[in-house]
Amino acid sequence: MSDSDFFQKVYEVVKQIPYGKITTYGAIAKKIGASRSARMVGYALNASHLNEDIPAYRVVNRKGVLTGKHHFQGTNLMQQLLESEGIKIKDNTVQNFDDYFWEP
DNA sequence: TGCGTGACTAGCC
DNA sequence: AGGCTAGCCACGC
Repeated sequence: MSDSDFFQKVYEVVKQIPYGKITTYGAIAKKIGASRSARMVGYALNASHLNEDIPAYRVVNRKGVLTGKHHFQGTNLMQQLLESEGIKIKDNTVQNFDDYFWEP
């Protein structure tokens, strides 16, 4: 809570996502009191690659699409990580998204 | 200093 | 039902 609490709050919420679960930018934004700033959540996650403890791959857009997979190393790293947790993905979209959704 | 852009979402046409 | 616009805020050029 000092220079950039927004980013810090985003990081804390993302860290709390349990194994095998995913959430959305909007849910995080709403949790930290910036429901209309979902873009900033994505922006924060973009910067989170500097923080090893941030499982940003568990965050997708509201449709369950891996919109940010291009920001990960490789081409399908994000998908691989999610699949390794038991989440089915097809065409960059999480199957049974509502079943895996986790609200902070 | 100012405009454009972006890991988004909800609402309007 | 589907496409477009507007709102948010930080950062780069």
